Amino acid sequence: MSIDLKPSQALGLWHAATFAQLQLVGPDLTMRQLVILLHIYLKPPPHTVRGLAAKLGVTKPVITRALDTMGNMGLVRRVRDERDRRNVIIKRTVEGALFVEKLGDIIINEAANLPRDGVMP
Amino acid sequence: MSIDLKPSQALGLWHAATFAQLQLVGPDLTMRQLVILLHIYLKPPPHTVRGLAAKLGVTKPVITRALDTMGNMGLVRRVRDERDRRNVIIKRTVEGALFVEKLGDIIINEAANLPRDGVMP
DNA sequence: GAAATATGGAACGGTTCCGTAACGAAATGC
DNA sequence: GCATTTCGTTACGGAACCGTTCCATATTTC
Repeated sequence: MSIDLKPSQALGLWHAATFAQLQLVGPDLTMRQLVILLHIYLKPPPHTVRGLAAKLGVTKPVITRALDTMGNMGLVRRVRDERDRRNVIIKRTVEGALFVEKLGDIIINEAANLPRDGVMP
Repeated sequence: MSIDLKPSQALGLWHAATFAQLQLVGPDLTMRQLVILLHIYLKPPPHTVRGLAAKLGVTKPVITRALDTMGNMGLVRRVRDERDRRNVIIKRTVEGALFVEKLGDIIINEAANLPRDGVMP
């Protein structure tokens, strides 16, 4: 266990960081896509379409389309698995790593600038 | 200042909590709509369409449509301002307060269950 | 080899969102 | 009183997402 958050702190952080991320990303990244992206960058590889769909509880086309979108943004990359050529391995990119790092910075910064716990006026 | 997060903690929290929220909400609530909802419930009233649009840096139709969607979900309520009948005051609802509280619980819970800081395997 | 199975992707119809532009209603200024 | 401004909403065309279904390719099984 690490972090103990008060309700107003948790929601304040969520509000501030989500808002800051929207300013950076624009409305072009769904919450689902964000979860998929974070999963790819935080969980140990290899990542396949089927695996991601199972882990995240969505259908395969959701993953395929998310990879299309984020691939066009340069955030991820598809590579055929040569061991089993039915599979597609999703690889990280330098641009994607920078992007995720930026998201982390936003969260950290908003957490640091959070007002002390207290009730809302 | 309150909370000091390490990068892997920040991103891990974001991933886990966003994922948990998706399970609860479904893909039917945009990040924008979530920010609007949190603003209404965290910032002091009164809230108007114009005010929200200015604060969040979006156009007025975005607010109108978000209020339609969240109004149908019972999360917010529109009330005409009788002092200036051009205005619409956005009011909170019991259902909305419960919903926001649930989001807060998710974040707090995920923060508490966060693994200690360290590099990913 | 032939049949059954697994994987990722494409196609379809429906829904929602976005931004721009226009609109009606209400208040303000002269 | 009448023009102007302000506020929220609606209309429109375009784009993206969703779930279901179907398909091509590749692998495994017999």
